[in-house]
Amino acid sequence: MSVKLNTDKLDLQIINAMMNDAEISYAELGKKLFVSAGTIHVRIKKLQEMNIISGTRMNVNVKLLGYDCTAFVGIYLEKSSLYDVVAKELKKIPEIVRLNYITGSYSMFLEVVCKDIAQLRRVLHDELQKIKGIERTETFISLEEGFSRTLVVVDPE
Amino acid sequence: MSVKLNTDKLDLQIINAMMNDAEISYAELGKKLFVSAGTIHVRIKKLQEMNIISGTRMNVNVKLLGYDCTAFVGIYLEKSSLYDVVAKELKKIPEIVRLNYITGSYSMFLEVVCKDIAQLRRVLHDELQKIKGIERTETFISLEEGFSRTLVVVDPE
DNA sequence: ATTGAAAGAGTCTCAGT
DNA sequence: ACTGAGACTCTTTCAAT
Repeated sequence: MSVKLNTDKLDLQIINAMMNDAEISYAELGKKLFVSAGTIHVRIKKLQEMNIISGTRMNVNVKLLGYDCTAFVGIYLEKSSLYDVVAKELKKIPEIVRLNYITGSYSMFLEVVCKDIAQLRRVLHDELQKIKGIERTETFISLEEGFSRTLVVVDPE
Repeated sequence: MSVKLNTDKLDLQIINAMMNDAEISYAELGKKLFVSAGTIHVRIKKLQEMNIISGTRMNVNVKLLGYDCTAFVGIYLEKSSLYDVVAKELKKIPEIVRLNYITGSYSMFLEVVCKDIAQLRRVLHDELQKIKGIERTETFISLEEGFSRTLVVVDPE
């Protein structure tokens, strides 16, 4: 069950705004949403206490820092019971920025960010294949990112 | 080529810190990195001008708002030349938060965030299959997110 | 719950080094 | 290029509604 029942339209408007730009001031956001800065403040405090929102992150263009190579990796495990022990090993590899357990052909699915193909090869061959329990992997190199955006959260219909 | 040559160790330390927590004050970050708040400020301004960093986003736990269903979707296109027209249609579907062009079996790869399986079915069946040029799709539903983290950017070795 | 104003904290600018 | 201090803006608190 969700805590959605305790959030109203104003909360969702604040969330959608701050999800895309957390630098907007309470005064400016309040003006947009026709309430005072104080109201924005108490709502944000409430949403933080409900763990719906938590901190902010700076957007970084890692491409400009030389990280030009994103790949997705599907993992076949020898046994499903090896999930946790393999996940623990994968977490040690800094180039892996995300791990999901999924349905379908693969047991696990990774997102990997590297500087170049050479580094990706090192991660796949030297690091991944070394982990006990991984049967084989399938790699999809991202040629280009079409788009990436935040979800727009809406009320239940 | 990257603009990496114009960034030093201090820049990277600032980036790594603010990528994870953009709310830290310049004074506090300066203390950690043994420089003044003013220096943090000019470095951040420089990084913004270089387009390496750009704005901040609030972290939102969309699960608590009822968005409990993440899926990855591989797309087979009838012809590769249909990339752009199909991408344009996909961008109109708000549940699709990310699109990548990739190597391998699929032409495109999507990340979709929905409230439940019923909404995912609607997106896949009613929206996706309706788009001209999509031959077929393959869906991987995320059962659980193992982890998700920001990349740690480092100097060239 | 929301407001408006005062107190506190952070950002931004700039002259000096 | 970095620092420290002053000006400015934003967050936070709170009494009143």
